[in-house]
Amino acid sequence: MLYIYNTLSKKKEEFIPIDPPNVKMYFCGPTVYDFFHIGNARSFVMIDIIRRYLEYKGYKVTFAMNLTDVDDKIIKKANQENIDPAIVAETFTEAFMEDIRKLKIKPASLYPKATAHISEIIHMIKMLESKGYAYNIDGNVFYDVKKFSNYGKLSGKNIDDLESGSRVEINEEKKNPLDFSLWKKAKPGEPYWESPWGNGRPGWHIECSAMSCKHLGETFDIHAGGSDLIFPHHENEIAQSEAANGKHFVNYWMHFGFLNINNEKMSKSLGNFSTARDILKYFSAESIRMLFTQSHYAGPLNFTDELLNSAQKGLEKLDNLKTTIDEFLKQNKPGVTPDFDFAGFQKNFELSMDDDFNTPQAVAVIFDFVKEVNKVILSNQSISPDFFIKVNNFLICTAQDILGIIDYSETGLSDRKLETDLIELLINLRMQAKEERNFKLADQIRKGLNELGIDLKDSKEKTSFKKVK
RNA sequence: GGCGCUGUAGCCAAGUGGCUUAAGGCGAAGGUCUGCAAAACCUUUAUUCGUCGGUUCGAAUCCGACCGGCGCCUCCA
Repeated sequence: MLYIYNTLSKKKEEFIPIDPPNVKMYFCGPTVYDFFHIGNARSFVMIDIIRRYLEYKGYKVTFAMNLTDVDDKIIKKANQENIDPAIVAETFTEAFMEDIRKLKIKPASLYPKATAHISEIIHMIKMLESKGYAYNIDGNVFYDVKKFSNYGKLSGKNIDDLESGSRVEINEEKKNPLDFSLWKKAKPGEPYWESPWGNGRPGWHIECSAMSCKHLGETFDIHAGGSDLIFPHHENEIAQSEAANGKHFVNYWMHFGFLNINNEKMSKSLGNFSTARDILKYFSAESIRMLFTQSHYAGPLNFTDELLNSAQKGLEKLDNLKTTIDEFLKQNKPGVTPDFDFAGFQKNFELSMDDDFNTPQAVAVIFDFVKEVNKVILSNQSISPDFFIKVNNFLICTAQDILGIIDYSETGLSDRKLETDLIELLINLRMQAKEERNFKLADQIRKGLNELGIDLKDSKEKTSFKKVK
């Protein structure tokens, strides 16, 4: 049984899909006005792992991740650079796609864009208007939060507390400072669409309500996003969708903790960010994913290079085992099949993931597994290929297909014939030198290869090599 | 002011009443192996879970107070 912490109930709840085996899931994606930073990457990666695990469990997941492609920030950027806002959106949508691909994030089922759903958005606003939840002031349409009695149920806030807070902007036009824009009247030079209220564009919150309804239905299973979206964005989505459709909106709300720098939230406005694309220049996607996987998705994670290094270092254990196994499989020698509790490890991995996607614990299971396998290899003279295939299968299933912290599918050096042959030639020469006890030459070859990024490893009968970063 | 999260070894981080007199990763120390390395393996590295009280046969885990860190309430993953 899978348990998920639900922000709405503030409890871990058993996950029961509305229409098994189908699962409908929505994630509030980026506003495409800039490259995304490593903090954004954390939630993209974590929702990816959650999605992969649900698929592993046999669910058919429809995963929608929206792209906000019309918005104040995009317009601002376009004005600064004196280009069309649509070009800004297009450029950074492409950059987004490229970066998530590099992070080995599985593509979502669909990436709905706000600008492609203007008619659905207008339709929903009209419904809200006809039901008395919206009011129009001179082409600006607002949501009347006082009309929605459950306002605040997700964030645990109540309207009166919010009103007395000094930070809520006072806008003379609105009935209540908390009322938010559904439709924004176009200012000169801004992109606009025609609507019953005049030319304008959608507010930020309404797009998610309209698009999730269109693609996932009026009520769906999982809605996720960063913790900073709980209020007001997700609260407003609930208000819009439930008022318009008259139905319960979402069953499980999931929220991701922040990535901090020096214990402070990484954000564009604070300027304390590194883009994912920059970090990918120095670290592999696997290392980055490993770092994220090693802490729970809901908690904070203080980001440092040192931690990334330690994640990368940890992965070497998995890489080394892979190299060892490849060697054995290449030899294809018969041997005994040792007793090994594969099912037990699989079970523990699942139990960890079933407990609100406890990835740190799941990774611990993988490391325990690797340690046990290494022991078996050390204490047996000959082992059957069958055993190694099972080891590989476990790692491919858990570490690769679910967590994405290793990638066995990558074509490594061993697939490049000429290089491999040359390296093996050098290895043979070195073997000869070693036999003649010419260690000076042997070390010279090893050192030289190492400088080219090839690490040698001697064992009793032979020398193996692997490419390092 | 309101709401919420958080404090576990040198660093990161699970565990949230007995199966844990606290997983896993990094780092550090010693050992086995090796021509030397590397890798792997073994051993060591928190009698203790922010502090002080309380509940309980039993608490890191529940309750209370206090101290510290962070977030949201304004765009933000």
